Amino acid sequence: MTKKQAATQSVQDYLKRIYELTEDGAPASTNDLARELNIKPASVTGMIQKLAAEKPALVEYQKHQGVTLTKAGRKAALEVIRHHRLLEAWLVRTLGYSWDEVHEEAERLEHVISEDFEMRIAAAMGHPDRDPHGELIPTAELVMPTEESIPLSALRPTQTGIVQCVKAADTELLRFLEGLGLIPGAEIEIKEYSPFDHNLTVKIGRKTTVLGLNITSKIFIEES
Amino acid sequence: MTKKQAATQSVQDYLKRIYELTEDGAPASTNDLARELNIKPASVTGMIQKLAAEKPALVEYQKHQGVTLTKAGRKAALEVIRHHRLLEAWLVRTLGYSWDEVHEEAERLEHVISEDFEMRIAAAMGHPDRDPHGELIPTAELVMPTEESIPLSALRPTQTGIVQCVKAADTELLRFLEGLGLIPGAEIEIKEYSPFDHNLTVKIGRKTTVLGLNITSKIFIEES
DNA sequence: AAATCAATTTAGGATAACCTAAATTTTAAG
DNA sequence: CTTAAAATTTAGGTTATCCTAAATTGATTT
Ligand SMILES: [Mn+2]
Ligand SMILES: [Mn+2]
Ligand SMILES: [Mn+2]
Ligand SMILES: [Mn+2]
Repeated sequence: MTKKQAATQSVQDYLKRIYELTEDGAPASTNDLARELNIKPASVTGMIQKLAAEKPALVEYQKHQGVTLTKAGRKAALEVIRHHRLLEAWLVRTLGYSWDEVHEEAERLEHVISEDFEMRIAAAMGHPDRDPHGELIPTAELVMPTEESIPLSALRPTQTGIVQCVKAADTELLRFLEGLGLIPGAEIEIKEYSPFDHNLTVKIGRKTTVLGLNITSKIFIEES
Repeated sequence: MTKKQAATQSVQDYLKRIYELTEDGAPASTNDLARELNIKPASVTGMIQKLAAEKPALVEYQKHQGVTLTKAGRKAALEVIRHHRLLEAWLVRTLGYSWDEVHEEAERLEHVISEDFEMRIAAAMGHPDRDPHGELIPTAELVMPTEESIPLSALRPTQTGIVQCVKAADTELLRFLEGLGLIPGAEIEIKEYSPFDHNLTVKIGRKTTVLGLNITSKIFIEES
């Protein structure tokens, strides 16, 4: 019954990135992983081969075909993601971090907190289901809830909705969006759509702004 | 101006233990360190040699003579100790950890929190000067305040005082002491002293207990 | 199908931190 | 002072993660 020793910090980061890169269903490529992890592709290949060789395997891997997570790998990834998102929520709520500051801190803490700590902060916050960016928090049983909201880029004039989630990690972008009031909970209405450049004119609260696809594809909305 | 890259977790643990073992003024021996760190003596020798060779050196080391911290090493150790003790206080205050549970969690978190995090929790708690066990917290400038209290073992009948600090990490012992009410803030009075076994009969609140040297040497009192 | 470029893997190394077993040195006891 | 025991160091290895450079494979384009 020896509870499979916890993955190292490196392995946890690999699994987390693989999870994110494979959310679209397609395997993650060596190069993509290398870019996300800031590690050279050659090293990524090596690590992936190791993860695929573990028993039970954490990833599924075919040479030159990229990687996907196995069931075991996905559980491990969700554990880290739950830690990360709960930590972000907790740091914002109890220590006044802003949503563009929390990521880095959570990125390191996620690997060292105990399950006890995880439970305590979850309970202290009343078991939140989203982090400060609106990203869904996996349950304690390590199930990722299904995201119902749709990308802002999919909306068209006269549609209205509420911002649920902002999928961005970049500090600059987050500050910019906050300045626009484009944060979870914000009410928006589509005013115009420009089919050539995919720009949307969006009313956020009282302000109206034109947003490009690079932004509208990262904002997720619950239509109303 | 490249701010000397932060020490690894291992190095931080070595420095912290060396600090603790040399508080009495004498150098720390390889064996003592090995025992405290749960690392084989041979490995400790290797690490110590490396720390002594760094520029600037973190420890002073003479073969077979044990180690002491250099100024740089002491600063690094105090940084970790400050993290540890602030974290313990924070965990107890905000997440309801008991004083026998916090140590382990803080032992891992201490290595990964940012200076920003350190400042935030310190400020949130009103810059406490002691952790939940009553141990002094180094200042933000990394100066260790001087401990004014004296060991309970040095008191004699009719003397009274207030518990300031309990220098123990063992869960069992901490629970036992809490059961006795022997926690920081407790008022005590010495009733009897037995010169042969150094037992002290101590009145704690309303209860009276006989305590051996193994305990009385770990409890620190401010006489009153 | 051949050439070419990009993606990926293999080979060969490096570093950090450990470990075990075999010296060596120090200390403590006759 | 000589020795045995204890403490410490040295030697030789291992594992985990990365890296660079070279080789290979896959995809794209004529
Ligand atoms: Mn994040
Ligand atoms: Mn991380
Ligand atoms: Mn502690
Ligand atoms: Mn530690």
